[in-house]
Amino acid sequence: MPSRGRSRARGSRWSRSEHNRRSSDGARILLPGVGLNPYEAAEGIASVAQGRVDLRAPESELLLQHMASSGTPGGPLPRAPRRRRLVLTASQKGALQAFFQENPYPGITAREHLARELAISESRIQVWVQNQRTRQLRQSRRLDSRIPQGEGPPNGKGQPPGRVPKEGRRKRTSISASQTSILLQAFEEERFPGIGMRESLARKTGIPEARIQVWFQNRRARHPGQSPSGPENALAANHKPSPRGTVPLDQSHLWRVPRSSPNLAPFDPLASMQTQAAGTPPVSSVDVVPPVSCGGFGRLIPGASLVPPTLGGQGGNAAAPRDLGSRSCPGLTRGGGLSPGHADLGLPSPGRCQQPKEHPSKAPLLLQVGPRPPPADPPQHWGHAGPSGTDQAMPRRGQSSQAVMGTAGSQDGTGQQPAPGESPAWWQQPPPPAGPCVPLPPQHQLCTDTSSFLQELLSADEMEEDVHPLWVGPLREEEPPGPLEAPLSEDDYHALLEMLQDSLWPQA
DNA sequence: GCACTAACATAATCATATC
DNA sequence: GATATGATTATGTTAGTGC
Repeated sequence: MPSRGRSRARGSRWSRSEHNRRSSDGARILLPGVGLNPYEAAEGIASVAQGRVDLRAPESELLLQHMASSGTPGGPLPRAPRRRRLVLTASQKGALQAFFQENPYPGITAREHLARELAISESRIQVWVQNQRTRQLRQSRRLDSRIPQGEGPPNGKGQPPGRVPKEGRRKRTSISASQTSILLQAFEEERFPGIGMRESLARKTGIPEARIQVWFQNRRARHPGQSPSGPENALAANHKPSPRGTVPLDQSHLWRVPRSSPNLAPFDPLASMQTQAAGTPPVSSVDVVPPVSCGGFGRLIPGASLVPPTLGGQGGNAAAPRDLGSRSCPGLTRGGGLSPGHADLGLPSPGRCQQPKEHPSKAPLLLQVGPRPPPADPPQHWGHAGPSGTDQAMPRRGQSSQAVMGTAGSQDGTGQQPAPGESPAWWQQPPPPAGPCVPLPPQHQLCTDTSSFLQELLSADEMEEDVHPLWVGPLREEEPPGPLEAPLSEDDYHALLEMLQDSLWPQA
């Protein structure tokens, strides 16, 4: 039993009830008719404008209401909005499973490495790994309860219970006094900030959203209860400026701090995945595997689950199996493309892309669609990593991962690469025999080197004018975003959507 | 409706910067 | 060494997704 584990009685969490209460006790500043506080409204609108919001989502109605200034009465949100749930593709899950099997306690370097490769933000990797450990521990306890003389942990790595390997933590984030002041003000206003508020604070402070989340967690833990005397007094009472925090961070470089200690032997999670490529089960999906070596690539937008409308409905998963190793098979179909409101595709930031040759693993951006025969010889351990013996690695019926994956390039050009002569990793494996890929009109064939198809779209004059201002500047989760841009009006947004759709699917 | 699981919460603890 | 605080852990809950 892990030494740090503790058991809490179910329902003993006062904070949850507090959390639930706070939404209706007037503590939140609600815009008239819209259950969003100013942070959330502003962020939400910006998200809509940037295509980061799925307008099919219930919460989007609030935003649209606000954008339209309808004034329709709406109740407060029951609680702070969460980050949009990430929908992992089967291949991403497979890679994560392999990664986890290799090391259930990955350090920051390994997490960031995998984050780049899978185009998932590092914080999501961290959450996934945490959840995965929970699942495995839970299952191992179930097994132990059946088999009293149980054996070791199911991960097969023999992690001694209670001894957590420290593989290299994230470099401690230095938060300046001014940043702390902003956070404290926000904390006084809202102890449980939703994703919108956190991202807004990230913009204001230049601190990555995930760090802000941790800051709030620590703050709540160490400063329970509210100051009775209001934010200003509370600020004075609570805020003891950090002795080191006198120099504000250079926000433009904050996220570029070295990711790990240089003397840490980099764990290469990819090596653990070498066998995964062949074993990637066929799934129904279309992936963009944009291995663009681009500092600004992997522009991960939190919450962008990138679930497009399914062409032909649920049964229409005419299987677009793919694997992470695929770098070929051009094409794009509607079913595998964007859905309105899912426009984030990991746009390379203009002018920041590196030469592809600098990053051998970053092959050209490719889209693949169409079925592919399942691997002839899947690795033995494939698919058994599911902690509950479920289908972690195998797609469920009709499970269209439908994701648009971007492989982010190394931000600093130092991304670890497999040594020459290593056995081919999944990203190096030759493309499978050409499957029945769906041909696309030339303008939609996106297998150009460092270009994404959005880049192509955005090269159009009108797109340049209308869209470019919305996405210039990094917006990755771990990257402090710039100031909140002016939102689009609803009409403008819909016009933009139509433009995108027309560009992608003119025949529709 | 249910199972699964990402997101998020806490408490506890570790790690690190500063004095 | 003391202190403050960021990072990580186990554990439990909430809520979105898919069957």
